[in-house]
Amino acid sequence: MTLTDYEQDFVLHFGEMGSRWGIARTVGQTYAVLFISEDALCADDLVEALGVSRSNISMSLKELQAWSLVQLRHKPGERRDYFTTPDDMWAIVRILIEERKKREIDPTLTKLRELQMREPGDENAYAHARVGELRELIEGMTSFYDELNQLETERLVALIKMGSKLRKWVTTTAKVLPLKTKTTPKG
Amino acid sequence: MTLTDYEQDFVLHFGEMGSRWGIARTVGQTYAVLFISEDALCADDLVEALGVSRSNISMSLKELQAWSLVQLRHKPGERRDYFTTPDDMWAIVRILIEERKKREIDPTLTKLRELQMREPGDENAYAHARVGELRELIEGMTSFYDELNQLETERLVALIKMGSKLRKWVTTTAKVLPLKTKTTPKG
DNA sequence: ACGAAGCTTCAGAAATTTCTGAAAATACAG
DNA sequence: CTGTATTTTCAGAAATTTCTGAAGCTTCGT
Repeated sequence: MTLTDYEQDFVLHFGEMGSRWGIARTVGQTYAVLFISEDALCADDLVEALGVSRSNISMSLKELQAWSLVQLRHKPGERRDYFTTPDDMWAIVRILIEERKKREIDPTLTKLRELQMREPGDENAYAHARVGELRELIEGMTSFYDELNQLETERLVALIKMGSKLRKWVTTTAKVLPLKTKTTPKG
Repeated sequence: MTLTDYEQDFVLHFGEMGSRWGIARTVGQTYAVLFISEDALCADDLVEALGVSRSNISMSLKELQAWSLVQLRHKPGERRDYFTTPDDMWAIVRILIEERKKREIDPTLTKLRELQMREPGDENAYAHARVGELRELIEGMTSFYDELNQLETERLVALIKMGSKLRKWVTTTAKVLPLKTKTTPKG
């Protein structure tokens, strides 16, 4: 398992981006290697390809499995575990978005709802209103996401490829605007 | 500048979520305080409210300004800088998405395109194909995002509120599917 | 039951990120 | 120009995250 220069380049990029994506470098690199690898690989292949410790690979694979981003395979007659990435890219996209939503949105939504339940005194009137606005916004966006997420991949791809048609449709369909412009004076 | 319990709760949550959102704790807290504060605040207000160092606040504000998430204000006769958050929530959402795209997507897209330009030897045939798939996917999604982003806020809100109408429209409109199912054997 | 192959765990080492305090820059009034 | 109010910078301290090596599992063949 030696990577070509081309592969190296790809893999190192994923490692560097890792921190921006909220994953550890090795996790990103591990995923990258599996992603561009035609065959399933075992842990030792990854150790060799990336030059990191066995335990690091073990933990990285565990994390990737928890995210459903890699799948465990078994080769007949082989004792070790082999790993691949799902080959359907759209499945990967769905997983990534779902996972980010779970970690980055849902806890906040829960907290906002909890705050909304409380009886705010006069002191908190403004804060309470702001929390309400934010909650509504996030709720709107997540239900839109849920809508899209219910589309089968075929139709989702069709929608995404649709380009300006969507804009035209919205423009003609959404004529009546239930528009509430809140003015919140500041400073 | 003492925060009420209600406000504290909100602010601390934003601080904790900070790490998941790829921002430092103080940056998250600083934003949160400004977000729920009716009036513009100065740096010292924030120091007092959060109990962190002045320099930390200075750096956090700088970062938030770089992201266009807070705005500088001046009070007449006052010498210090005062800060607020934009009160249009949708502006905030647009900024956040744009900024994340810039940091998390664009560099990867650039790298993928660069890799696509190279002449891959036989060794890299599979990797090259995978890179191509990924690039196409990301390009498709970013142009879809660009579409949505061109909508004025009114229409965007209308679209988001449209619920199942969108799904119906896609289902009827996108009958002819230019479907290419790639089978990539593994393992 | 024993040993070899392979996987996981975890304490602490290494690396990275965040935060502070002191010093330096900037802006302004008199 | 001098002194004061304010913001910025930055070296290193503190905190956090990531990674390693050693030890300990688990599984399987003999």
